[in-house]
Amino acid sequence: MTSATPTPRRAGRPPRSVLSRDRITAAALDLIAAEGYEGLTMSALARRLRVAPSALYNHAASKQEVLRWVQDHVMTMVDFSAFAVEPWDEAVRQWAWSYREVFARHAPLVPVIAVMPVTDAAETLRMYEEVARGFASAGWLEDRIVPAIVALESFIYGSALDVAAPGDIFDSGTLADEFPVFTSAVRSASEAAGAGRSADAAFRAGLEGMIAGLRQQLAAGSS
Amino acid sequence: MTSATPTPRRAGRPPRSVLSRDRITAAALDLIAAEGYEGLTMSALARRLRVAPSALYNHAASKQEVLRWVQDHVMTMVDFSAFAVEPWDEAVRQWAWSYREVFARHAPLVPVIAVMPVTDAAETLRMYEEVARGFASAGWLEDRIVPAIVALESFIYGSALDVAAPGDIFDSGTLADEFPVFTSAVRSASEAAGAGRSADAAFRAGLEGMIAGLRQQLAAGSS
DNA sequence: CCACAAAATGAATGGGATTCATTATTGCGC
DNA sequence: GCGCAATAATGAATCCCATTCATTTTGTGG
Repeated sequence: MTSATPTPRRAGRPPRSVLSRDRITAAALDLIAAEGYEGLTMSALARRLRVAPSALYNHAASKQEVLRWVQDHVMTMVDFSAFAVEPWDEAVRQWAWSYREVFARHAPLVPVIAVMPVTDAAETLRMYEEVARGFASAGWLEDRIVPAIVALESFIYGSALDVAAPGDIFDSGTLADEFPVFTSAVRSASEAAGAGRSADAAFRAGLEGMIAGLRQQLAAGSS
Repeated sequence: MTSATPTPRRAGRPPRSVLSRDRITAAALDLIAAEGYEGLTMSALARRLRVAPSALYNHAASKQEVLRWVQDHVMTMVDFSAFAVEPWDEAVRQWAWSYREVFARHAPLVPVIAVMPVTDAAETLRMYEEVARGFASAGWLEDRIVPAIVALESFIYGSALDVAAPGDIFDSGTLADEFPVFTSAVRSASEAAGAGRSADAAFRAGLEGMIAGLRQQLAAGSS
């Protein structure tokens, strides 16, 4: 019978490789799900993989690189299937909501993405390809596609951070009297939002605005 | 005559207080200007203030709190004066460009802001008050003002991160062949952008779209 | 079959934020 | 004026984290 607590691995290259990009990425995602991003340390990751921390550096050059792998994997959770079947407006709408939802749960990745070159982030590229295809089919001029996508993404990333914010972020506290117009607007908005996340109202307003505004640009460009 | 290298301060409370929120904030901004955000450590900050690192903790509960002070100060660099004199569209346009420009130079603050309650961030509240006032004058319904501002801000924050990104972020490298539509769109956009920052084209597209789209909502709401 | 690359261990290293015991000074309540 | 708590410094220590290095072992291409 096999021992319940297996003898610790001796130093030296193991017969069959223990680590790989995929296994590290999967373990990182597990860890994030269990402990959040504060819990994602190289030590904790190594522990979960039953490996010494230094072993990770035979596969990843840095923690940043691990984060990039995680980011690319998280991108697969974004649903962009609507671009194949829905009209442009509706496809953008569904994609954007899904995109924001996913990164709201992975807010700490947002600053990582912003700086991350897309090179060898295959899943991320897969999404961009499909989205760009959807824009082209809808009649967008080629040189306007990327700016439009980047604009939408910027809004989505900012909104994902917003979801992570505490609900009472606009509570002006003791200074309320000095800022009556804003204070009143905040109260009014939170009453209107009711039970729903107030971040949703802002996202809806901005997204519908941007879709409408971009559609105008589409029409203007193709005339 | 006074010594060129003053004798180091002895332990114990000094005759006149050396530190204060304002002095710490100013030193942090100096440090950031000189060394960037990587250089902003509690040790470096203390060194610049000629003080032991632990002294900082008599004034700030944490580095996060120092960052919040910096954030509130940086907000004073955003120009929102247009709301007092320009029509709504133009005021939003000028404010948004200024806002993005400022936070592009302070990108590491963006994730801080997102989580930061506005309570006792007086400068930040001052800006919100004026912006909300501008929206109200333009005829916005009270409960739509905050969502609209949040939507614009989300876009601005995302765009500020985008400015910090490397120019060749969309270089798909060896995978280019697999993603022809996107690759071609990237090339086309970068040619169209020419010398200007390509982030500017995206920001312009998104901002003009959002202004146009929000204006529609304004009209619909007030009918 | 051998040399070298790859992949593990375990023991540093260095740098960060933060805490704590200690000390000196101020400003208050009497 | 005096004593005493609060304030605001020092310097040493703590803990955590990412990363590096010497060492060991195993797989593999020539």
